[in-house]
Amino acid sequence: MPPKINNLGAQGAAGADATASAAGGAAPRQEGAALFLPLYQQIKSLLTQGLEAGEWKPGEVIPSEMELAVRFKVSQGTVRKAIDELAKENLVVRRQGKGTFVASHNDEPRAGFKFLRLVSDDGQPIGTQSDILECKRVRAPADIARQLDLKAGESMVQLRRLLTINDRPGVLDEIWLPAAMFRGLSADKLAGYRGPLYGLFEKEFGIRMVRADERLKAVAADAATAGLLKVSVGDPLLLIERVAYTYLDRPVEFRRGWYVTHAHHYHNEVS
Amino acid sequence: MPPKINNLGAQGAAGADATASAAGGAAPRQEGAALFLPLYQQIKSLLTQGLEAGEWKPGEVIPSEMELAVRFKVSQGTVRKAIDELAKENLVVRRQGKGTFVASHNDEPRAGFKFLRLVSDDGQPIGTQSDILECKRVRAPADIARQLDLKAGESMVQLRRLLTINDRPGVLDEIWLPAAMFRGLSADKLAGYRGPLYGLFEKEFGIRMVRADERLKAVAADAATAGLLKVSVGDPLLLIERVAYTYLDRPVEFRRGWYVTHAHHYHNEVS
DNA sequence: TAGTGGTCTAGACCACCGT
DNA sequence: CGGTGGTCTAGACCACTAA
Repeated sequence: MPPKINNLGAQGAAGADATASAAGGAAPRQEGAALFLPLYQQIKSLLTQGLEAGEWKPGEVIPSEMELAVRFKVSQGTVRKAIDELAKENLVVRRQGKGTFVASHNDEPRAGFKFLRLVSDDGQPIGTQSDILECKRVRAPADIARQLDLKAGESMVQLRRLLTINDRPGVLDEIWLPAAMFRGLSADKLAGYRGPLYGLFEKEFGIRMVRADERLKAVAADAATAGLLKVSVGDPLLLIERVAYTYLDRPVEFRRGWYVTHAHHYHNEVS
Repeated sequence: MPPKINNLGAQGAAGADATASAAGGAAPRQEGAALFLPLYQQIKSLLTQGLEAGEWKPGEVIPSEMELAVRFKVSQGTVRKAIDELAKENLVVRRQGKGTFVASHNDEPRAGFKFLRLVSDDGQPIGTQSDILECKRVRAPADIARQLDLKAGESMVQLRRLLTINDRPGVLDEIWLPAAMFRGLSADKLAGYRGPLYGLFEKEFGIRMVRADERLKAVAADAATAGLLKVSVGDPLLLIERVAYTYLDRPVEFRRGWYVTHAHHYHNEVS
């Protein structure tokens, strides 16, 4: 009898033997190195790979907990714990009585701009409008390439965009994307598109932004920026640099934005 | 036979009958209004009340999952789920083999300043030093009173503090606290205290900060602030207003801080 | 060795959703 | 009505910690 291996195979489907420990108590941890992962973490990882591979697309249902339990040969509770974590990370949305759906930047009727933490000082909702100023191919600057795991000089698409908030200039964004992943991205495609860019990236390029790291500073407006944002040169602006990640923690976008914070602020909850 | 009530009593101890549904499947939801809460949410709420009442103090162990299960007359799994949530909210810290402990701003050896999201641009750790400039009694301004659920004019303690980061002025803070909750807070007590203020609040006043809301803006330095922070008048500063909460979402501190972001930035992860 | 949290299972009933 | 996620239980074994 071959030794029982706890770790699941890369495929959850038939074919390969994906049997997992099973039988009563918890799975025994593997002897040697730190090859061990709890079963539910392995399931979570397999599901994430499925999302990344496009097995289920944003807005679609994934199989029910029971189906997945059968496929992966574990109990429903274990699948449940895996999905719980995916739901907490906003990769997936649960809807009682209907199923579990792949999260999307498009589905929620209003919403959109889920990564935009800008709030009106008086608490009123903000109305946004996005205008693309420029869309061109460039070679990756060294610092940006490094943060996106690219080689300096690789081909990228650079956008410049003005966000208008409640009919006044609010944010000037410079956005870098790897050209290889965004073939066909052009000013035409961007023009006349409504809603958040991340919704377009999802629909047109199959790339879903899942998470982002942001670095905030206060800076003085230079002449060019001041002109576009209709503020005075030297006025304080909130500078936000963002690296956005898809599934599997792959960085795919660098963004540098200048925010006017006269009547708005960046909101954050810390704990 | 009296109707079985699902909701737990306010006391988990003996005396009052704290029996919960039990018996096989899930608890039946209550008829009438929206009086229903899942059992584990009720347990979570009872535990939070215990924390707030000081039944277990920061750094101490809380009873084991089995003990709590017996006390509340539910299964260990239900207690577990309640504690899971408390752990995710950093109210409590689990340590395998030892027990579950009340989170504290003091315990972790180094750490401290857990709410300070300031990071050096080059990624190096920052060394901080806190100097109290002023400590006086004031009447609550209307806007601050409103955010702390106080009446305007109530007695408060106001601190002014300079945070030095890597031997250069980094942050100027103005802090307001309800005098009623911080009796005896004086410049003397603050002088010579090392470590984060929230550690002192915890130790001296039994008030643990659990969560905070922050609002960020970019502003220009005025003369007084510029002088203390050793920057030029008009230089851009990151302004952060914070409302900090204890257990049960009770707001207890208002803070307004001006941050120098020449060599540092505010870091945030958004998802 | 005993006690604690960590993982896993199996099976139950519930509330919600669509047909 | 059947299917889906949501809650709850009971009991098992595991890994870690301290006496």
